[in-house]
Amino acid sequence: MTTEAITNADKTFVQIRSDIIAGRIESGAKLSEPELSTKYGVSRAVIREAINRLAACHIVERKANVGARVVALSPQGLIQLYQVREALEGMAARLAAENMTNEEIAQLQALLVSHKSSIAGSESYYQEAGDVDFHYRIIMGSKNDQLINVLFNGLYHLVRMYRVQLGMAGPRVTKAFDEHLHIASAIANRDGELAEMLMRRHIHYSKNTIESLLTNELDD
Amino acid sequence: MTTEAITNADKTFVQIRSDIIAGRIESGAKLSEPELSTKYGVSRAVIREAINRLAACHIVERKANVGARVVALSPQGLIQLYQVREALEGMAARLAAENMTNEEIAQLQALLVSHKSSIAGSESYYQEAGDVDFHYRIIMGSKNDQLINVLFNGLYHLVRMYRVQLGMAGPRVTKAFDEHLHIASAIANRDGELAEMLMRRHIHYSKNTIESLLTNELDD
DNA sequence: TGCCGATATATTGTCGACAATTACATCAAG
DNA sequence: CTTGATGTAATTGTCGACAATATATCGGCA
Repeated sequence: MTTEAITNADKTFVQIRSDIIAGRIESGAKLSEPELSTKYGVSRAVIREAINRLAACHIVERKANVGARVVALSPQGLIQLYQVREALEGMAARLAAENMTNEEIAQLQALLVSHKSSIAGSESYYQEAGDVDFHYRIIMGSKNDQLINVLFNGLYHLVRMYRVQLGMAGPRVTKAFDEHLHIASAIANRDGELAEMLMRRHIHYSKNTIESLLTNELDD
Repeated sequence: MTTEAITNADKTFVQIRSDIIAGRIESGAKLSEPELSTKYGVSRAVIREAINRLAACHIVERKANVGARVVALSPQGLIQLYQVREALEGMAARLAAENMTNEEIAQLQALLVSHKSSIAGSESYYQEAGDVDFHYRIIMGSKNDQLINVLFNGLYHLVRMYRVQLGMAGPRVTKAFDEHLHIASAIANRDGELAEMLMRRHIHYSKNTIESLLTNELDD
């Protein structure tokens, strides 16, 4: 998915997005165009273009004649994100069971085999790349362009931002892996209904885990 | 919802979007910045800003150093849109049953009463404004910001564009109205599960109607 | 005649400056 | 001391010009 940034605005967009997701630009902060212009060493037009794309991803919000602010993170906002993911990725799993080619399914299962060995070794690998890779392939396998656009150009970076900044790096490793296995199996059997249900539960469990993490955190 | 356009780029964005949806700028056409600049009587910077927002809505697609084109309409694309709507608005109906206030529910039912009389009189009213208004209230009633954003800033204008240009103005009037009644009733009973199922079927029926319309059209 | 490369043209990307609007600070009145 | 108005400063919106890239045209060569 290496969306290579051709133009200057592209690079700046990716850079600012990365800074926001990592928390180097904190949630709720104002994005001053002159300031960013000097900071990243590009013109204001480039900054504006980048901010526009960030707004398109719902990572920042713009108000006319006022400026752009990074979206405010709230536990409730993360819950809402996961609700939408549940509906959308559930559908993606069902469509993937119907539309993926046999070859793509074989590759999906091969991916899981490689994850299994990764888990046995250093567990850290699986968390980030592996998880998104699995979900990525299923979403692409749905062959529904609208769905793909909404999830990748919209929700996924927001999810990452929440997870990084609210500090929920990696629970549920082996359990999540088992769930991945079952989903892939349902897809291989072309059982869309089951695939959807399993995917919805998979994300629902993640949501519950996060919810309990958040409430525990509030108790501290 | 009347997002009044304050800045110049806002107005131009709304204007171009309207021209695209109505088909005055035809699907697949290239959006030349100098050309639009003279056509709408504004600077190129304003046009670029407008095009960026159109891209954010997925109404146009931009390629670096090449330009923007209006998305190509395909029957299959419309089907994909309705699939996503089914998942998303189904969820919205469930959340609305949980989260709408009693007052909002009363207003929703009042809206349907007024629609009933409108149908008896001139049927034309119901098609556009009435339908979107009903769905609009339910989506807002979900109280899920992510969902609201995706549907309104993303999918709804695309749906309108498809419906206008593929010429499916108004079938299913009275039947759709009955379905609306049942959905509202389920929401009033706080039965989220039923509301979701009814909404999904409601949109699914619309999709099927459109599908058969399209295939018949191909047979001509 | 058909294909390939070089030039020319047009379009997009980027820049700095100006205009319009908003936010802030200062000061006066209650 | 709080509140309101006013003027200044800073930020965003808009513009026209220049640079970089892609497309089209034309000529040369197999």
